[in-house]
Amino acid sequence: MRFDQPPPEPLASATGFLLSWNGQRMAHLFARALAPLGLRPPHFGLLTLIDAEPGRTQQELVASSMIDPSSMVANLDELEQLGLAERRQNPADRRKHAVHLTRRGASTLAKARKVAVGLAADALSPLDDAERETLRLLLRKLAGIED
Amino acid sequence: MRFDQPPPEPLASATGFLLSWNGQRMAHLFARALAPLGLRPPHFGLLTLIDAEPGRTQQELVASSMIDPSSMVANLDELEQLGLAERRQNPADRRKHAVHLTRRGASTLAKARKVAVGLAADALSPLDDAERETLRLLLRKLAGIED
DNA sequence: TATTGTTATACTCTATAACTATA
DNA sequence: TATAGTTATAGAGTATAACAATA
Repeated sequence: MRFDQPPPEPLASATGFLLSWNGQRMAHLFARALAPLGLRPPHFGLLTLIDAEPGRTQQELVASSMIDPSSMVANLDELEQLGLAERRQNPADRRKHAVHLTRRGASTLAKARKVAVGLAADALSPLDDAERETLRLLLRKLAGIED
Repeated sequence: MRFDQPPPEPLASATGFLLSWNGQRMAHLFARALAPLGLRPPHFGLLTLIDAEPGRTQQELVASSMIDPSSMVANLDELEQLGLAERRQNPADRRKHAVHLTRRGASTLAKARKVAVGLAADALSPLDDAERETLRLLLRKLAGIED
C-alpha cells in the first residue's frame, strides 16, 4: 500500500475508511522510523510493556498485549539476540520465565521513545494542540478505555 | 495481532499508538465482515473507484488509489474471476484496458456498502453522533484533505 | 525509446496446531 | 491431566524487479 498521497474520494468521506487509512499510515511510518534502531513495532510495544512491569512471564505478557503466544516467542528471541531483553529462570517453577530488560534494552527503549515522539509530532502536524488532544480522547473512548 | 481487548497502558496514552490500534482494528473487522461476500478490503476500494469513474485504465486506477501496479493486476484478475469487473479493449491504444463494473459487480458493491455502513455503525458505537463527526473531520484534516 | 500491463519471485508477517518440559 | 513455552509449517498479503506487447 502507498501512503504518499491523501486517500481518494469517495472512500475518504467514510469515518471507518479514514480510521483505517490514518492508522495504517501511522503504523507504516513508525515501522520505517524504527528500522534504523533494528526494531519493528511489536518490539517497541514489548520493550514498553516489559519496562512497565519487569519480571512478568511470557503468558502474562501475552495476556496484556496484542501478541499471540507463538509470536511472543519469536519476538522475545529477537530481543534476546539483540541483547535488549533476557529470560530469567524462576526457581520455583522452571516452566516460567521472568522477562527483564537489559541495561542496553533500557537505553534502546529511551532512544525508540524519542523516535516515536518525534514521529508523532511530525505526523500529527496538520492538527493544532487542542485538536490533537480532542483526537486522543476520542480514540481512547473508541478503543473502549474508561477515563 | 489480537484486538479483543483495549490496548494496554502505557501505550494507550499515545495518540500515534491509538491511531494505529484503532485503524488496524477497523481494517481487521472490515476484512472479516467482507469475507462472506468473497471480497477483501482492496477489492472493495477498487470496486468503489471503478464505480465512481468507469472506464479508467489500470494506470489511472493505480495513480488514484493506494494500490501498486502489480497488485492492481492481481486484484483486477480476482474481480474478473468473480465476474464483478471487466477489462474492455481500447481500440485506439491496445495497451490500454478500460475497466468497468459488470451488473453483478454493481450489485455486489451495493451489498458491500451495506456491510461497511453496518460495521461502521457498530464499531463507532462508543461515540455519539457529534463525536463521530468531530472524529471524521479531524481524520480528514490529518489525512491532508482540504475541505 | 517510452509506456502499459503482466509475470515471477521472494519476502514479511502471522496464525495454526503439534510438540516438549515441567508441574 | 494441565500449564508454560516452543517449534514447525503453511498461508495471506505485498513488494521488487524483470519481462512482453504496443506505441
